[in-house]
Amino acid sequence: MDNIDRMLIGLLQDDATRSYAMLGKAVGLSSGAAHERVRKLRERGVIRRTTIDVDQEALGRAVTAYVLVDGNTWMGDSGDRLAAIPEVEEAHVIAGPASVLLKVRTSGPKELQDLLRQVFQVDGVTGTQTVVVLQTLFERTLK
Amino acid sequence: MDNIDRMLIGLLQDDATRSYAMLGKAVGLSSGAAHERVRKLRERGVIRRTTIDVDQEALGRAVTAYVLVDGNTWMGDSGDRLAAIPEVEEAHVIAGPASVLLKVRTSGPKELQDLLRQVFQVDGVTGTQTVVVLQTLFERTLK
DNA sequence: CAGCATTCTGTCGATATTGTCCACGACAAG
DNA sequence: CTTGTCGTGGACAATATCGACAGAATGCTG
Repeated sequence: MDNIDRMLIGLLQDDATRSYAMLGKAVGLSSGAAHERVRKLRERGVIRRTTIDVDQEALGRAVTAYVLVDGNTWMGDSGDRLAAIPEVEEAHVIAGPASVLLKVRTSGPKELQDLLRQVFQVDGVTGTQTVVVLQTLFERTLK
Repeated sequence: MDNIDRMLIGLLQDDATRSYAMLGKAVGLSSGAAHERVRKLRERGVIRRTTIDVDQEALGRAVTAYVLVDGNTWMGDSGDRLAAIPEVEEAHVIAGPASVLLKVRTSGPKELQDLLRQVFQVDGVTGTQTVVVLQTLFERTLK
């Protein structure tokens, strides 16, 4: 995990369609060596996968919200139940004003309400507090 | 934006290294037609870019936190100032208990404190409330 | 510390796969 | 009929992928 690996990761985060020849030139290695390093980064799980960044609004996901979930029991094991709700993008166990924090995306307020109804059906949930996003300033990948 | 486009997006979200030949077979089109559809999805901005999903902990980003930022002025224009802080992954203007919500990742508690100090230097910021993530249940891309 | 084996990391070139482009046909709408 | 959209299939260039080999780093042993 040296500096060259970090450069490669940065370059691929910007644009994963870059050729190994370009990557190699950018970091001062041959195409083969760059390929080998990236292969190992994948193998080690540092690079989880190659994916695309999609404009959610273009897919009809107009409303983004964060939901603070209160529970009367340990909720670290409710991951599967929450993952079963397709609109939930992230779920974290938190230290603070609630037990779990969700990031959700729905097509509208009505669907957000439906989603909250589903959250309440998860065992142990006693309440929710929803923070609606008015405008996203940016969402990016860290270098 | 028909069903085939949505299938293509789903397939590429799972694994953007798939060949156009495979994509075409999966949706019942030729390789050329699949290529053309994906090209147009990029052109229209539905697909923003091709990128890699990186294990942040492997890069030394051990602490994830959400920061609620209070301000005494309209903060919709502070995006650039917040984007200048490299540890800030997302910034949203919200309706609710604060003005702005940040998602941040740092290597440790000390660096989180340094980050909060930087947030306070942004014009109009009057206070922050930080929610630390104890465990991430999942972070995924929506279909 | 020298000598030696082992492992890791790199270069280079061959080859198969893939992306990319173009000419053409089918089809629906005006 | 004309026009525009969307598909097919094939040709070509670019690229990924793999193997053989060389050098540096590492670690063990006497």
